[in-house]
Amino acid sequence: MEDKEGVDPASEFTSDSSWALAGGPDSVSDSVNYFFDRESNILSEFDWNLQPDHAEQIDRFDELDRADTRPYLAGSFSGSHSCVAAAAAAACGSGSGSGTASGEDPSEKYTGSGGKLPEIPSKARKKGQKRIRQPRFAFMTKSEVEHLEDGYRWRKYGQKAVKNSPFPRSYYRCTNSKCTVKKRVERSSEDPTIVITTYEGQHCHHSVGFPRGGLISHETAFAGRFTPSVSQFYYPHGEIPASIIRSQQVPIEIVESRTLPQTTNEGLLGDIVPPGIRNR
DNA sequence: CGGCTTTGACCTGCGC
DNA sequence: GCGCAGGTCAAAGCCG
Repeated sequence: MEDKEGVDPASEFTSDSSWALAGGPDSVSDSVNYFFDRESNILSEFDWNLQPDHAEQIDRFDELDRADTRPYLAGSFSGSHSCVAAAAAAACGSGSGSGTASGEDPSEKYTGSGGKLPEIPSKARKKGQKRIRQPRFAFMTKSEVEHLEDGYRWRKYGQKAVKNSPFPRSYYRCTNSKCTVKKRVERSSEDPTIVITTYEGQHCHHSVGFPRGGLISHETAFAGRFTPSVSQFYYPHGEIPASIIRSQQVPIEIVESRTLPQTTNEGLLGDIVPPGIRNR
């Protein structure tokens, strides 16, 4: 209840919420355009460079939407944290409001099963008011630990058992009082080594830096960076072929975590930074 | 003591 | 309308 008052500078992206599928089931190209035009913000937010010529491979977004599955795009994490897939979603919005929902497209169904409008406390929200989800951005990471370091501080506010999955889903919220970003973390029921992280919203502040690796800039806060050498396909939950997973040996530098506490990565894993980026 | 996690209850939307 | 499942709240407890 503490993050509701924040004014999100990115609220201009509000119009279409949820997954980057605003184009709707019948407009694959639109989805792609949407992805690269509007989502560039959230992508850049995480410093993910998607090349337009790879956009064609994102066609499956469309199917995923219809299948009510979360789209994932193969990413480029490697090392102990091998991001195997990721997805982009619409940009931020403390949108709330009703007007912005005009777009109300199929993607809206992702608001699906329950959940409250993030920025509008249930008590304050008018009854019957359509809830609009914040844009979400998900990726799958092959990791031993669930909570991956991304440069921001998170507070866990809930945990829920997920149907058909032995692993619970954890809910986190950015500790910055003005930031409404949330994220969900869960393990794939089909491959327990895969952690599915879903970001919702866009940070309105700079990262605080990796607690174990020194301060980092906002631009490098999120290590994930797509490179042309990495296959970029979307996969619904748990559908990532093992071959794809194994192939994610992209050149991501692993920063020694020797001096870092062992809590997060059990002392085994290093922080992942994009090539060329070191601790500063 | 403040910040965080845990956890049961509650709320909400969706499908049948 | 009802039941289910996801999402959130908030009190209680833990920890540094």
